Amino acid sequence: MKPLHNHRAEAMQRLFAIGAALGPAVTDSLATQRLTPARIGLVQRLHTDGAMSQRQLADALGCTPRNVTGLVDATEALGLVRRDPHPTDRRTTLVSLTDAGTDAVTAWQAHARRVADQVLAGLDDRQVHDLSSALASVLNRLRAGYEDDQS
Amino acid sequence: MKPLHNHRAEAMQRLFAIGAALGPAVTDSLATQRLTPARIGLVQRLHTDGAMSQRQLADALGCTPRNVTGLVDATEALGLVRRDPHPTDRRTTLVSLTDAGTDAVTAWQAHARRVADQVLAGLDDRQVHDLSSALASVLNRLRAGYEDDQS
DNA sequence: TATTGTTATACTCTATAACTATA
DNA sequence: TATAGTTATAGAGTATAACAATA
Repeated sequence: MKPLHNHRAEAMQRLFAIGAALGPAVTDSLATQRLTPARIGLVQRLHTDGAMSQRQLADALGCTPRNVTGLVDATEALGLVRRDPHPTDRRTTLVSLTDAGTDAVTAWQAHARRVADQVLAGLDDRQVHDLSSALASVLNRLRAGYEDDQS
Repeated sequence: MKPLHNHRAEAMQRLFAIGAALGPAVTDSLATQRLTPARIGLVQRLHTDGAMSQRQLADALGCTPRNVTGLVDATEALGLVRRDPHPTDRRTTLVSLTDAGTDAVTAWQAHARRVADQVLAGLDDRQVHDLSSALASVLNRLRAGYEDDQS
C-alpha cells in the first residue's frame, strides 16, 4: 500500500469536485438573462477574437456548424450578436457582437472575478502563487496527455 | 493596479480550464458503453451509498424525480441497475446496482485513477501535498460561499 | 392531505445527414 | 467539385405541471 498514491487520489478528487462546482457557481447567475454556458461561450469568443464567420466559430468552439446556427439564432434573438453578409463571399455569414453583447460579456467577467476573489480568499499570496504553478503543470499534462490517450 | 490580483485571476483561469478539461478527459471513454456523465453519476452514487429510492436519488444527485426516472430507465436498460419494490411502502421503488453495474463503476474508477496519475505526474510529493491543501481551502470557500450568493 | 413515481410537455446542447446557394 | 449555412431528425439532460397510486 502506497500512502503517497492516496494523496494523489485525494488531490484529484478535489480537482474533480472543484471542476464540478466551479461552472455552476459562475453560470447559474446567467439563467435570469436567458443566457447559458454555451451561449456565453459564443459571445465571449467573439469578444476575444472579434467578428468571424459561423464556420470559424464552429472551429473555434469545437462544435458543429449546425450547433453554431442554433447558438447564433438564440443570441441574435437576445440582441447580443448580429448577422451580416460577408463583403465578398456571399455564402458566408459574419457574426459580430452588438453593444448589448459587449455589455453582457463585461458584466459576466466582472461576476466571474467576484467569484474568483471569494473562492481564493482563504489563501495568502504565497499559497496562491504555489497553487497557480501547480495548476499550470496539471494543465500541461492534461492537454499534452489527452491526445495520446486517443491514439 | 494590483499585481497580486493578477496572480489570483490567473489561478482562477487555470482552475476553470482544468475544470473544463478534466470532465471530458475521464468521461469521453464512457461513450462506447452508451454511458454518460449523468448515468455514471447515478451508478456511482448507488455504489457509494447503497440501494435507495428514486426520491432519495433525486435528493442525492440534486435533480428532479422526473430526471431520475429517465436515468434509471437508461441504466436499467443497460443492465447496470435494477428496480425492486419497497418491502413496506408500495409507492416506493428501490434502485440497486447489478453485478454489471458494480463492474462498470470499478472499471470507471480505475480509468479515472490512471488519468489522475498521468495528470499529476509532473509534480513531486511535496507539490502534490501543497496543491491538495490549497484545493481543500478553495473547495470550502466554494461550498460555503455558494449558498450565500443565492440569498 | 402529503408523498412516490409516472406521463405530458418543453427547452437546451449536441450530433449526423441531406440540401441549397455559392465559390 | 468543394464550402457555408440551413433544414430535418435524433438522443441526452434538465425542468415544471398534472396525475395515479399509496400512505
